[in-house]
Parts: sequence; structure tokens; C-alpha cells
Amino acid sequence: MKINNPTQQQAVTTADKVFEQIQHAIVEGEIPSGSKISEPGLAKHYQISRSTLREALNRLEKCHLIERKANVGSRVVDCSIEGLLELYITREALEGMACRQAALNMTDEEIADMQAMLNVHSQTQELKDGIAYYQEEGDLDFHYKVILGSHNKQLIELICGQLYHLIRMYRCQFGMNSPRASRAFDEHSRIIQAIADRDGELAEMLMRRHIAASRKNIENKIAEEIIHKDRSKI
Amino acid sequence: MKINNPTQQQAVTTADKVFEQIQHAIVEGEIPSGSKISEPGLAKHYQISRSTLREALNRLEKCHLIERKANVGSRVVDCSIEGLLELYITREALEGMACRQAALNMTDEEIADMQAMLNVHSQTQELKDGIAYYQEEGDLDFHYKVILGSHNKQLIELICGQLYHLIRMYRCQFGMNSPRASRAFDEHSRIIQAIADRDGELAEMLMRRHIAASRKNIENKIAEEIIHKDRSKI
DNA sequence: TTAAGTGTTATTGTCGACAATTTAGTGTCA
DNA sequence: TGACACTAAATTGTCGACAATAACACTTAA
Repeated sequence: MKINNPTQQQAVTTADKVFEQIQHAIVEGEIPSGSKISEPGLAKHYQISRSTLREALNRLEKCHLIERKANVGSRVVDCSIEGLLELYITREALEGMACRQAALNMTDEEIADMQAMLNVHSQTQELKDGIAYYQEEGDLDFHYKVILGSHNKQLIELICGQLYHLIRMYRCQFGMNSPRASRAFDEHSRIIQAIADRDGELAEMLMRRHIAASRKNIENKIAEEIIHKDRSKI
Repeated sequence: MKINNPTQQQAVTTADKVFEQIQHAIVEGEIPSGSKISEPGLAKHYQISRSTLREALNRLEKCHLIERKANVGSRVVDCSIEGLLELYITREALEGMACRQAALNMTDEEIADMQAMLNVHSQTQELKDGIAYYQEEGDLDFHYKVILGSHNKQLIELICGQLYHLIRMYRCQFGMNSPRASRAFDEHSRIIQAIADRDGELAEMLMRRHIAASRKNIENKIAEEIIHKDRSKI
């Protein structure tokens, strides 16, 4: 499974490939957030025509990485703190419901598969003290499996197809490799347990708390940084 | 406020206008759901070039009214019962959270405005037995105001910019002018009350029940229709 | 010095044509 | 008759050029 787009098919057209390249560049911050996009410039850079580039820009707009205004042009979305918090609130709603649906709709095989994955992660975590690996791939892997397990095309499309690119962008730009690794692991375990018990209500509640905890963690971090900056100013 | 797109600006470019026309045609069923879209055909019909048409198609894809496959073409989404139920589940999650946020973030003026609107609706409802008007415009108006009241750009864009076009499409195609008018009115009242009390938790719960009730109403209706069909077959 | 107005430049929107791919149809062979 | 291969037609993807709009610089007047 390609972790970036588990739902979409492989890129076949050049617009697809350029879309993925630009997407990567935006997420990684190579194209800075908030900057204006020059169609002629980017087209020349990627050696394609403007029509093809615009096709790629449309896909970027679809996953909320750029914003367009008629007769004015495109800008990369800017990563504000408010935007990040709004994103997490939306995520809490969608993934919470996805988790509830997963408890109702996942097959026994899918559940077993997810439990096996968690075992692998737990060993890897113990071996490597696993903060980096676990949070980067493992966390996304877990959340993807839950979302796909909802068997709800709307939820899958909205979360995996749209929100997650933005989330990855924020993670990169704000340098969040999340220090909650071990605690997150426990929370993941409990969520899987609730799904295995087919307890949708509990599963949703746990997932929402799990994401809300991340959000509060971010809020605290931001608050600390502000305090730190204020001190250095004085 | 234009009820179809309270968030977007007015259409200025021809691609925008054609987008709105096709959108209307799809929602109203003039272009049947599930049918294939011929780019040369539609371009000729609207007297525009294929480039412009493709720009419009991209926006239709953005609000999930059509689906595209590389090198194959576009199809109007087909209105399956499963799709409708999935849509309502997603809506329950998003609007529930939007309602919670509205309770936290709406200004006193916005709340007063919404209460005034409900009063107007109640009178109109009594006057006309108001099923048609209330459900069509009034219901959408209420939900829009709550969503906008969340002051959360992500939620607003996802619900108003994307999901609601699909919902209107299903409403038209399945001929749902909802017989829950008076009951829905009571539920709306209670939701506004919870928002006015700044009780986010209750507001979310009530909104979720409100939407879940609609969903169950649909499920029952579908079940009846199936029974009816089975009888007529025998 | 600022404000408004005007002309120039650059960017975006739209167009028609060509290339690449898929689909449909035809014919051949087992 | 059915399945496979091949050809032809239609559709989609890509390209470069032109038209329309917005951004910028400069001039002029208060």
C-alpha cells in the first residue's frame, strides 16, 4: 500500500505525475506556504504546457493545498495555527465517525490484520524506542486502516483524499514528529479493542479523545513557544 | 445570500457559469445520474471549447457530482441507496461537530438572527401548513446558518462547498420533500436553544439525532418501497 | 506629498489542433 | 458458434497561440 494515496490509482497521465511532484514540494515546504504560484514559471520548470499544469493545479485545489481566485491566480495555503486547530477539529469529527463505522463494518480479517500490525509496531517500538518510525509511518498506517475499515466511500474520500495531505503539510512545516509515541500506542490498542468488540460508540469516543489529545498537545506546544518567544524578546 | 453557495463568490468566468448550469442540470436530473459525459457533446451544447468545459468538469468533480477516470472519461455519480446513507452518516459527523463549534463560536448577533429566522419560519409554517416551503428553503437555511456559525473554514468548505450539492441531488432524484416538517421544526428549536445556552455538547448531540432521524426516516421509506414493489410483483 | 487617472506589462482564461489511448467493430481461426 | 487479433473510429490528454483581465509604473493634478 502506498501510504500517501491508498484510495487513488497509480498516476498514469503526466498531469498526475506533476501533481504528485508539486504536492510533495508543497508538503515538504520546498514551495513555501502562502506563496503565489506562477503558472508560466511552474510550467517551464516541469517542462510541460500550461494546460497540463492547470490540470495538476486543479487536483491540488481539490485537496486544499492551493487556493485559486478567478483572474488573479493561485496561492499555496498558508499554515496558520488557527487553520491547524480547525483541521484537527474536523478530523476529530470525521475520524471519530469513521471509527464507529469501522467497528460496525470491518471484517474479521481486517481486524485481525490490524491487530497483527499493532504487534509489529509494538516490537519495533520497543526495539528502537521507536518514536520516529512509529509516529511517522505507524501512526498514519493505523489511522488509514481504521478509515478504510469504515467501508464508507464518503468518509474515505474526505479524509484520505483530502484532509490528510493538509495534515502531512502541517506536520512537516511545524516540525511535529509528536512526542506522544508510547501513549499513542496505548490509545491505538484500546481503539482496536473496541472495534474488535464491535462497540461503535466506545470506538468513536476513544478515537475522538485520541485526536483531541493530539490537538491539545499542539495547543500546549504553541503556547510554550509563544512564552519562549516573549522571554527572548525581553 | 444565495442559498446554493453561501461561501463562494459570484461566477465571473464562463467556466463558472457553465459549471453552475451543468451542476443544476445534474442536481435536477436533466443529466441522468450514472450517465457518461461526452466532452465534445457537452462542449458543443454549451457553445464553449473543450478546455473551458474541462475546467467546469473539474469543479463538478470537486463537489463529487461526477467521477473521472484517466483516459476513459467522466460519469455522473449514481444515486444508490447505500451512497445516500453513507452521505447522511458523513453529514451527521460533520454537522454535529459544526453545531458544537457554533455553540462555542457564534456571536450573540448571529444567534439572535437565527432565532428571528425561526420565528418567521414558525409563522410561515402555521400559515401555509408549511411543508413545502419549510423543508425546501427553511431547512437548508437553518443548517447553513449553523454551519457558518461554526466559524470553521474546513467544516464550512466541506459541508457547504461539497456535500450539500450531493444532498440536493439525492433530494431531487429520490423525490424527498421530507414529511418531517413539524417535527423538524421542534428539533431546530431545541438546537438553537442549546446553541444560545452555549452548550456545545448538547448542541452536537441534538444535531446528530436530528440528522440520524432523517436518515432512519429514509431507511424506513426505502424499506416500504421495497415491500410495495415485492407485492406488485406477486 | 498624496491621490487619482492612464498606459504598459504580465498573468490568467479561452480557443482550436494534434498526439496518445481507449473503445467498437470486423474478420479470421479453432 | 465463440474467442482472439487486428484495424478503424472516437474520446481523452497535451500543446501552443490569442483574448481578456488584473497588476504595475508613471504621469498629472489637487
